[in-house]
Amino acid sequence: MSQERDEEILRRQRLAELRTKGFNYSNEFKPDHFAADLHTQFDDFSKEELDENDTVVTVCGRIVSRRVMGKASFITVRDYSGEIQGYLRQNDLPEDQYSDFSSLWDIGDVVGLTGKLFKTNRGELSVHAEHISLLSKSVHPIPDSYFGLTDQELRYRQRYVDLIVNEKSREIFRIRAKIIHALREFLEARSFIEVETPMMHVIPGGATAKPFTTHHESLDLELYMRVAPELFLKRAVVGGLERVYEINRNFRNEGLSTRHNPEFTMLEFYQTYATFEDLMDLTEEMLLSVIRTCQDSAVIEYDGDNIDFSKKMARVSMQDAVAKHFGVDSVDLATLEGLQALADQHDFEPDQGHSWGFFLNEMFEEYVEKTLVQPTFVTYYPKDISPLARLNDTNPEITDRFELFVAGREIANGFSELNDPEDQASRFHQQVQRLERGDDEAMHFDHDYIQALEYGMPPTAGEGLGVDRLTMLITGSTTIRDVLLFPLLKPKR
RNA sequence: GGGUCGUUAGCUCAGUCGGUAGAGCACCGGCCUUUUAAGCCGUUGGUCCUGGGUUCGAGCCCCAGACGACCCA
Repeated sequence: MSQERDEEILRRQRLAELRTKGFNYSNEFKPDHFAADLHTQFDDFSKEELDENDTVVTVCGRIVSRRVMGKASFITVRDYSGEIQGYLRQNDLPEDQYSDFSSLWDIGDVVGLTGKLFKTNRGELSVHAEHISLLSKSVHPIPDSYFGLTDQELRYRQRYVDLIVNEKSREIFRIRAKIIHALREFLEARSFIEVETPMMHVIPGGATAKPFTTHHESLDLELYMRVAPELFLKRAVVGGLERVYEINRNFRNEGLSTRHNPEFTMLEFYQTYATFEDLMDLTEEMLLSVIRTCQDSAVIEYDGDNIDFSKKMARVSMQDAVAKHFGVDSVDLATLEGLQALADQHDFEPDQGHSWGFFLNEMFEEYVEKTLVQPTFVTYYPKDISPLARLNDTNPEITDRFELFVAGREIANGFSELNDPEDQASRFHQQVQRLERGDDEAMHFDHDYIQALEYGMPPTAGEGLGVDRLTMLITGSTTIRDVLLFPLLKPKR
């Protein structure tokens, strides 16, 4: 019999005995203070002041550690806000409560205690318990509080244990919530309204990505989990919701990596009478504002780099970025032949279609992307890889589009929207040709979307921003799994 | 998909040349009524990821697999 079983059996026996004494996972207990509030309110009081004050409080939380000294004990109780120490003294507790505590309660149990605030000889604010209650029992031992839980796999598979043990994990999810809240505040302040659009699509669209499929039983209908909300948000814009945004999940049927989870959270927003350049300005402001709500400095330390969000961010066309990287004249890269010559010099072979746009993009992704550590807007994406973006007025091979790169990673993607229904229809046709050639990431033809554009969409710019990747940056996480509460893992066999 | 590394007590980790499986913490018992990773004393606890193989003998060597981490595509 292993110790794990032994300890679990012991705890189950204790639970059984507690039940015979009337314990029933009561739902009646009400705390009147959070731990952190007690510290802010009373940490500055002296031992004597507290003794005179006679402040009685009730707190609840999980016992995370215990120091037993015979007929008196200290316990550390942790709630949502922080930790507070409880002092349990046999003489000061009602009949049996202390013996129940010392023989039937365990580290990990959820308890409530009422008592007077005081300071120990060492100056720690504590609750001198007059009454204690067991509220919920942990029949599993919780991992060592000093060393924590470092086993990555266990941390993700049993996130609840990770959260119980590791303050760093709890902090990441608090920051994540702050980021999302800050994004909403920023957009609401600029008259954007939040909407929700379908997660299940009859026609997948809005991004070049392989969708998940599912099935509606009673309609006997094949459905796709959305890869992006884009086409629905723009239908809303056509309808007159001139500034809309959605923060929600997208689903993409691709592999797992430190940067990819099959479901991930995107912010998408659309603003009429704005251009992609306006959105770059807005993005700079928005990111700075979000970061400032999470930390004082506008500089983020990430993976050994200091990334400054307070400066005007660089803007460079994709063609110029590639040219600059190789130290060649950008004009030489304006043709497929020019790109081919450069690629040949570096033994680079593209694996996608051999049009100028694909070729340029592949060279950019291969060589340049990872070098963009400081925030950089890469602009004027080729038409071929931008089927929903408006063509540039002077060069029909490129679009009025940008992506923002930080720490070598794509954070945001925005463009002036293609609102010409005839142009959009021809772009869809090109996508369908790719589908027919077996590219399962290509888009489908969406007739209803074309019809929506035919009603006239105001000139609009829109953007998508990866909330998980932004959270990774701000929390210094190098893997997306650290910023997702429950990342997808292969089931353990 | 390819490569590298990892998987040993509940947790964090050692484990020499292939020769009976180790530590700290936790747990259990004893002492202890203001402790701070409380302390002191004494115990207990193992599918060494799984399955094969080599060997008199495998945590260690070989093969296959699972899961994870990192790098690459």
